Amino acid sequence: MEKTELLSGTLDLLILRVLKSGPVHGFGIGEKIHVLSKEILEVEEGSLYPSLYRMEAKGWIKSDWGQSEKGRRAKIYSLTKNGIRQLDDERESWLRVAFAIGEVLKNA
Amino acid sequence: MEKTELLSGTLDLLILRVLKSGPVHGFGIGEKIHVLSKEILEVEEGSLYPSLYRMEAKGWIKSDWGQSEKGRRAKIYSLTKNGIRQLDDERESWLRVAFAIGEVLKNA
DNA sequence: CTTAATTACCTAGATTATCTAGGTAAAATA
DNA sequence: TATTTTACCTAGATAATCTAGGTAATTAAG
Repeated sequence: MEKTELLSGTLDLLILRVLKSGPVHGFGIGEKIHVLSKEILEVEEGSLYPSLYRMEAKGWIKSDWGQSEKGRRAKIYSLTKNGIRQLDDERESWLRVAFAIGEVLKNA
Repeated sequence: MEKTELLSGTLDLLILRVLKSGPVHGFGIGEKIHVLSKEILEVEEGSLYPSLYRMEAKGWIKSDWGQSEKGRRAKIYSLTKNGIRQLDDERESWLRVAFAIGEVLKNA
C-alpha cells in the first residue's frame, strides 16, 4: 500500500473544485478529495481547516452551520462568485504548469 | 505576457531531469528548465542554489569546478547513481499525483 | 576607455503552505 | 459502559521557495 500524498500549492484548487459540485462541510471535503483522487490524495485536517479559513477570508468561499449527510453538526462551505473565478484561474494555472513540467520530463 | 511560475515540490525533479541529459552548471540548469518548459517555468537563483546543495548533500548529484559553454568559470553538476534512482522515484510520484489531481478536476 | 550588461555563484532572512500532534464534543457502535 | 467515528479546531514545527541583496569576471556598448 503506497503512501498517500499531496502536492504543495494545489490544495486550494482541489477544495474549490469539490465545492463547485455543491456545498460540502469541511470534513466531507477531505473525504471527497480522497475518493475522487482514487485514494491517491490525502488531505490532513491540519492543512484542510487552515486552508478553508484563508479562502473564506479572501471571499472565495463562505460557510454556514448546518448538518452533514450523516446528520451531524457541521460547517457547510460553498463557493462564492469570486471563488468560481479563482477556481478557473487556478485550474488554468495548474494546466499550464503541469504541461510545462511534462515538457521538461519528456523522454526522461 | 503571463507570469512564469513554479510548482512547489517539483524543483528537485526538474533539476534531476535536466542533469539526466548530461552535466550542466547551476546557472545553466535554470536556463534549461526555462527553455524546455516553453518559457513557462522560471527558477529563481535563490531557490536553485539551495536546492543543488541539498541534493548534493543527499548524494543525488555531485559537482566539479569547470567551465560553462560560454567559457566562464562554473560549477558543473552531474547525476549520481542514487540521483538516477531518486529521479525515477520522483517522476513516478509526480505522475501519480498529477493523475490524481486530474481526476479531481475532471468535469470542473 | 569607461560604463553597463551579462554570466555565474552565493546567502541571510522572510514568507508561506503543509504537517504533526495534540485537543474538544457529540453521536453511534460494541 | 467504553470505544470508535464524525467533525471541528489550533499552536508550533518543518521545509521549500522567494526576496533582495551581495561578489567577481567577462563582454558589449557608448
